[in-house]
Amino acid sequence: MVMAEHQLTAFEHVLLGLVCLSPASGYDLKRIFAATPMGIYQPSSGALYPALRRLEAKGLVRASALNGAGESARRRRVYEPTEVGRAAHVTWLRTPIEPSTVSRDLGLHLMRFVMMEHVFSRDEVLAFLNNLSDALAAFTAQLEQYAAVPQAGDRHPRLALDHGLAVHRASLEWAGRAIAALRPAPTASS
Amino acid sequence: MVMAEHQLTAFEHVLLGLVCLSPASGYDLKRIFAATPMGIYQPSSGALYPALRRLEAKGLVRASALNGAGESARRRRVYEPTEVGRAAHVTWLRTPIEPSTVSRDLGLHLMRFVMMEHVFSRDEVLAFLNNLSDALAAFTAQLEQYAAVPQAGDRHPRLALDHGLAVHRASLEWAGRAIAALRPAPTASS
DNA sequence: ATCCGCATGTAACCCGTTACATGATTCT
DNA sequence: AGAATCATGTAACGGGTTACATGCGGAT
Repeated sequence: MVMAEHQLTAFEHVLLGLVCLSPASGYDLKRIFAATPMGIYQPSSGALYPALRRLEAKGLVRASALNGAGESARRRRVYEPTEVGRAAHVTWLRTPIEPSTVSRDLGLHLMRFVMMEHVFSRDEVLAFLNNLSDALAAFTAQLEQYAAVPQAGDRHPRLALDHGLAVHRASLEWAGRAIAALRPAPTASS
Repeated sequence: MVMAEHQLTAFEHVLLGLVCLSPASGYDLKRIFAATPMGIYQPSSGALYPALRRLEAKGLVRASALNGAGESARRRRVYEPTEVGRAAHVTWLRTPIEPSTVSRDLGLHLMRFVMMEHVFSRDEVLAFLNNLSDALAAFTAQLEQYAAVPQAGDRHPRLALDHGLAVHRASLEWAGRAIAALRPAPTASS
């Protein structure tokens, strides 16, 4: 089993995830990137369409019927996930978070969090958040190692380190709040 | 004036900056990346050495005398900035921060902050931090726009938005503390 | 004498950016 | 009819990753 050497890029994983949320054409995806807070990254046509073709070539998505009923007869390729594609997406969602990459890939992990909403059970989502929380704690602990070493006279490196600590602590606190918000409220009794 | 279309990559700018801090060989730079909190990114040989050669070809750095006095006669190319290189570096340090890229390039801006310590006057550093603070404020305001729109039943997108807000607010607060720390302490009188 | 760490480099591959090209459809 | 928008694509280019290659110097 574990057939193919899929090895998708982060961008391809995100596209696959969006298509899993709801079938979409390349142009639809462009608008999604433009309209949501993901807009910090605006994929170019030269990145988007080849990526979709690659996903199609790998059998993870297929171009469905070009349009709904009497809809505009415009030429457009609406992609939807295949069974294999859905499975690959879920596997991606389940990928554990390595503490060493928590800083670099934080945005990506947040996207996974968004995409897993209606795919995972509440327990699985909580497990993901706990994993994220642990990874953030490990990362901040590592930064504190650097901070523990007494610095030379230079102040800016120390301030930059403080920035990293502040930001990742904020992330960590958010994870705690998110866990609390998703956990079922305790009943009044007991 | 404004001679060349330098257009360096972020990575090249960082390398140039490190060489401006202190002359170094490619291997030295590798160790610097490995030993400091920059270690989240570990440049490969295939990225590092060609990048240094490009900087050299553009006349921004030069390979200085291979070794100091009786040092080991190992073959190593120690780079130091040229006048043009130093000027390009300072110009880079002065580049204003666009609010639209403050999130994507935050790490890069922090590196600039570290590298400008002994290059800029205190006032110039404070101007940079104020620029950063303004950009962060603009970015958080934009995120609040998204947050103001009432969401559908989905909770994860809202939580992810909260994460972005929490992180950038932490950044913003850090900027305020950094400004306070670098500003001369007010005298007791008046 | 050999092995490990230093030190630099190269080649294949992949992918994203930029810029351009091409039609088809809707708006005015 | 002409313009703007929708919608997809392609070619050149640049640079990063992986993996491999190469040699020298010091340690055992």
